[in-house]
Amino acid sequence: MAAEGRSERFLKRRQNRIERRRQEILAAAARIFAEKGYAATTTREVAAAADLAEGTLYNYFANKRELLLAVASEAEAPMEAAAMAASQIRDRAGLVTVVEQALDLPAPRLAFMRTMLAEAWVDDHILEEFAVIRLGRIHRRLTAFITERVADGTFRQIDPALTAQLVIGMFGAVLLPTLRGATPPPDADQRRILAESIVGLLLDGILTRGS
Amino acid sequence: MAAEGRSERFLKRRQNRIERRRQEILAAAARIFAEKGYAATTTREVAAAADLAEGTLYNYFANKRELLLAVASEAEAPMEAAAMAASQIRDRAGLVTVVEQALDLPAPRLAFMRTMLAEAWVDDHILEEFAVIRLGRIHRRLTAFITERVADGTFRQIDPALTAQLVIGMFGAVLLPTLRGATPPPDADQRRILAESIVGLLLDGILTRGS
Amino acid sequence: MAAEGRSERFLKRRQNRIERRRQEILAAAARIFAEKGYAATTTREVAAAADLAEGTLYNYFANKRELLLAVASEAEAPMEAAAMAASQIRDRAGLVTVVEQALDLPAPRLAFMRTMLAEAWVDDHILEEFAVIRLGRIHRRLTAFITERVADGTFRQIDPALTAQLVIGMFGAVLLPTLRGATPPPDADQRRILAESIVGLLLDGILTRGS
Amino acid sequence: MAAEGRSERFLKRRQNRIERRRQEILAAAARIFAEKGYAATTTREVAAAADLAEGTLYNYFANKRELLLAVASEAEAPMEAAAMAASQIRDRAGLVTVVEQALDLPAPRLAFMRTMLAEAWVDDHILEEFAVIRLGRIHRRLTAFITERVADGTFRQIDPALTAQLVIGMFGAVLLPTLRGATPPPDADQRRILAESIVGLLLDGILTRGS
DNA sequence: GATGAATGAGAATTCATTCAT
DNA sequence: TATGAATGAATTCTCATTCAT
Repeated sequence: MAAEGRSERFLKRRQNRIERRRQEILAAAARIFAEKGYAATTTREVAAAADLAEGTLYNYFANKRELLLAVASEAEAPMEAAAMAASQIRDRAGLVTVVEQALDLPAPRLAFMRTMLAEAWVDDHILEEFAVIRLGRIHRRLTAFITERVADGTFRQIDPALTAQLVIGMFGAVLLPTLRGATPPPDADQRRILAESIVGLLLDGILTRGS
Repeated sequence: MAAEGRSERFLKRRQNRIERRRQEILAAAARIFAEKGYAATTTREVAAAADLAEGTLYNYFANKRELLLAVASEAEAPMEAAAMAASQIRDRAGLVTVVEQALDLPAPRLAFMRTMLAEAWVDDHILEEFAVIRLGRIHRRLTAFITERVADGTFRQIDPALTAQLVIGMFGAVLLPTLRGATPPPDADQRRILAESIVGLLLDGILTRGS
Repeated sequence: MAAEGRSERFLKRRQNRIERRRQEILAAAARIFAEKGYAATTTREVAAAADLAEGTLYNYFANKRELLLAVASEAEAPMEAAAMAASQIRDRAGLVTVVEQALDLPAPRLAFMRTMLAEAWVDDHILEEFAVIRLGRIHRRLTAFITERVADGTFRQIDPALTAQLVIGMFGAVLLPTLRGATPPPDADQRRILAESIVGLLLDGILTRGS
Repeated sequence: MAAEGRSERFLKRRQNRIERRRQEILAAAARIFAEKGYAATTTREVAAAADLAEGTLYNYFANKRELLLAVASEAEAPMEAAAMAASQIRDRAGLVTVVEQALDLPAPRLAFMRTMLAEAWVDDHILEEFAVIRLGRIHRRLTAFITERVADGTFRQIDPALTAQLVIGMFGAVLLPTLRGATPPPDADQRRILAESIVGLLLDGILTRGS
């Protein structure tokens, strides 16, 4: 029984080591895929970045494509949590806070998301599996939220689905440069300013009141 | 001199023939690049699609990358013409018309744009040389337009550059699925509805007036 | 028309060159496959033996397996012509001559046959496609021949199919060492001696007459 | 001494265990080598078939090739025992019985023989070390037997060595399909029929007596 | 002895590019 | 100019073998 206990511990330790290794590989792969794109990345580069022999990759992933899929499935949609929280909001300040949070990209996931978006642009399966499903979830949340507000008279009579789509587009315009790696992620101050501008534009429009 | 005239004509005809061929190759390349991505496309496929021998490609383009750059440089941003026209607008109907035009994607150029965007996501040179320049032009136009309107009191005191960015994001949300090839381009009716919604949201916001 | 004539000639010449090349590759492949077996042979070796770059192989054969199949399909079964001729024979001398011919292995085809037999031993498709079909043809011929002779009283009441099988086995015992490359092909004298022994054994058995 | 006795017993038990394991591995290896050929078999497959970790194989065999050699050396030629018994025969019935026994392939050894033959076809060392030696032993026995019979007048004046070779060929024709795995081993009835046919053909030939 | 992750040389195959015709 | 066979470096993936546990 002591022996069993020991071998169990060994097994668990090994499992942990393997899982850690897997994550290292995924992180390395995401970084390089994000930089050069999936097709232009060689397994040799990934292995080197993960500090592994080439062959070792294949102990963890059946082939290059599986590696891509694993990377894609690790990418969490931004704004997701925020979209969840949205339905709780009533007042303007609460809305600003939620938008602000939605703009806080999880830094270590940037490469994963950049990879996923690049491939979704070209690979129907990844588009379906990840972009459509995840963005779809967010879109439905937003639409529901807007529909409620229209019902309770807070919002004008607008098309909720289209409005939700346009809102997502605004986020995109703000986040895309960061995802692309062109600009650093906005810091807390910038996020607040952006959030207030977005909320302002969204709620009030750009016309001078009374015009 | 007659002989010279003739050979000039011959030269010009040849030039035309060559130019036409070049365009055919570009169109074929754009189509395939758009479908599978640049890196995953083989010169053989491009040659086949352009109905050429592989070697012949190299009479028109020095190498595969030049072909990509040529494709990217032929990609016209949508909204470009529209942004140019923006400064002429005063009334709401005019704005709707301009937005409507901006949503009219030049169908034969779809593949060029899709390719350009895909590679700009991954290729710094293309990002700088093509995407940034084009979007930058649009962004500056929009910013200038908004600045004027703020100055003349039509628009509220908003940040013109950020607002321009958010507006571009709205267009993105609407046009991206089509660019990606996921949805067919909106027809005239859909464009009008979209334009009115966008303009409405943009000018009036979503809050019930007086709330 | 002169131009057409010329380009036709060019085309034909090119076709010839290609066909010749193909044959060279097949010969080289057969030689090496025969020596080391299909699975143990590398495409690099085949290319080197055919004096080609590795990639060039793939202009002629889609992959290594196609190369094997092509080699196998070039292998003619020995004894095939002889088996065809067998039905014409009546007298003993004629039979000896036919057996003699059947023992005359087409030297340049040795490597092809050795390859084919090795793979048929392990590869069901090749076994079916080549060994079973070809040997089957020979076996049926022999069976038919023996059946006739039994019918006309020349041969005893024996099982024609089994006898045909045993006859093929005798040929095998004589030819296999050569096919394997262990012994040089029998020369004309040896063939005659072998043929007479085989025919003698076959017709008369080994018992002293009257015993 | 008691302690020594005990450790001796332990040692012997361990030896037995190891030897048993070795045999299991050989059987598994033979099975897979026979199916797909040596070169196309991976050590991983062998390990899996023997229900072992890959690395454990190397505690029993220095490398893959040693495994093959061990498999080959375990291949018993059929007919071997029968050939030994041959010299005891005098009457026809005895001969039939011996031939019958020679046709009784040792089923669990089929894979070993199939592997050995396949590799002997391609591997000179295996051909020499195993096939030639085994078949040579049989061939010498048969030749000696025939020589005696010729000497005592039972058999006609025939070439004993060549006749022995042809007889081996007959066995080959009958046994090869089974070795290849194309047909199930002949059952007892079939063996008797085959044996009688072979002996009949061999002793009496196929000619009608007196023709 | 047993395990199986790690290794890296080497295999098949692809593909941008060249060049003789 | 047009062709497409030839090239060979580069790529993905496999697998015999080793070795720390």
